[in-house]
Amino acid sequence: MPDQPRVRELNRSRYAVLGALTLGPKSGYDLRQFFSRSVGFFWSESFGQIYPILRTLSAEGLIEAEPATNERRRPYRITEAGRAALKQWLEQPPVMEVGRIEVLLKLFFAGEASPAVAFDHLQVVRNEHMQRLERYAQVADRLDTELADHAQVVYWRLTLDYGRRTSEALLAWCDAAEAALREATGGPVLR
Amino acid sequence: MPDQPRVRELNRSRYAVLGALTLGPKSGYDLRQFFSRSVGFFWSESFGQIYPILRTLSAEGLIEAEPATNERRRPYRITEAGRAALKQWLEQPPVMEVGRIEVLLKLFFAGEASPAVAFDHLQVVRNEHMQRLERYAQVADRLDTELADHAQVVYWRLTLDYGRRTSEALLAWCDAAEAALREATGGPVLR
DNA sequence: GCCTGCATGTAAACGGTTACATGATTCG
DNA sequence: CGAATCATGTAACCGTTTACATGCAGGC
Repeated sequence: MPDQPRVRELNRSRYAVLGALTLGPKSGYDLRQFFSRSVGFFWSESFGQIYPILRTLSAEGLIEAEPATNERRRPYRITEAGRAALKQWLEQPPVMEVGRIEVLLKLFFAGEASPAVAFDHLQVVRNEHMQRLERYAQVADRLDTELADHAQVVYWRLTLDYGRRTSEALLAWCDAAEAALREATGGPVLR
Repeated sequence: MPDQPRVRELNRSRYAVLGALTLGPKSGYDLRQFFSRSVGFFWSESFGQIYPILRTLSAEGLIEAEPATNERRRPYRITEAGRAALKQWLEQPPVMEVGRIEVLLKLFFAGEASPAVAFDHLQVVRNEHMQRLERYAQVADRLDTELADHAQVVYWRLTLDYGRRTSEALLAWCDAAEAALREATGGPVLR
């Protein structure tokens, strides 16, 4: 039996890069900005990943360097083979991993600390999601105006809505959680 | 300036183990079960982490091996120093990292695949969260009955509610997303 | 006595971030 | 000219999962 052909093939970062390049040629720097700006709320990549990936994808013929420009950035463009590889990955069912949520770990054991600690942590969550909702609103604006005619905008709105709905649900959760804690610890906490 | 004292100190797995041991002595095997059963929906640890951590925590005096029993499991108990270390960690503000959500990455670029792919992925999400809601309901039952008198139950309910609310929000999102896709791709998709 | 499952443990591989190195360009 | 910033790139480190190794207990 010859060499058991690795079943793995996770490498999601490779496909994240390929996907980003379907929106037009990008340099490593451009990619970093794309990941921190456009899809930052559900995906991120660091330089330490991006540049090596660009090199290997290029070696595999899935992307290729743009003809030299006089700019400092050196952009890559996705090839037909790259599009095919991306498409094949997109078609695989998504892996639904359970993320680690540090704040829940701290709340689960919050009885070991003083009661005010739980309230503080809830406040952090509230602030975080209020900020996220602000950003989502800004992005929604752009989707409705300058990007409204783009063929893929339906999908982008969809991912944005995922973020919006979870943040709203978690703000409601903060309210309920604080109420429950006030109930349990007796009266509002003064600090 | 002498030797810049490492600011890091993440090591959340250590504190997850310490926290678990506040609920009573546990062996490595017990811990694994605790992580996959009780807090599995927001935290997990593998054997590869647990056993080395038990060794180092023990060496640091934060936990200690239980006096020998004739059982096969070798449980550890948290020490006072361990409780203090845990408390100190619990009091630090939680790190609100943005998790990577693979299914959103696939949906964001779903325009590169055929339209039916997005519907399939949404179905996976729906199934996942329906299952989670079932599990949450079971756990809620136990919290209201056999565990109802435990001092920390208020915190446990709180974390459970986090899961329940997000799953409900995401089921609603699935509905909305499918409606939007039917709209955009014209009529329901038959497959 | 042998097989299956329980329980502990370790090594290797992996994916990712962080920190650092380097040069080029722009601006005061 | 010097400083700050842009852009590419690499090396080290870290946390985590996976796979494997080992031994013991209980049941056929």
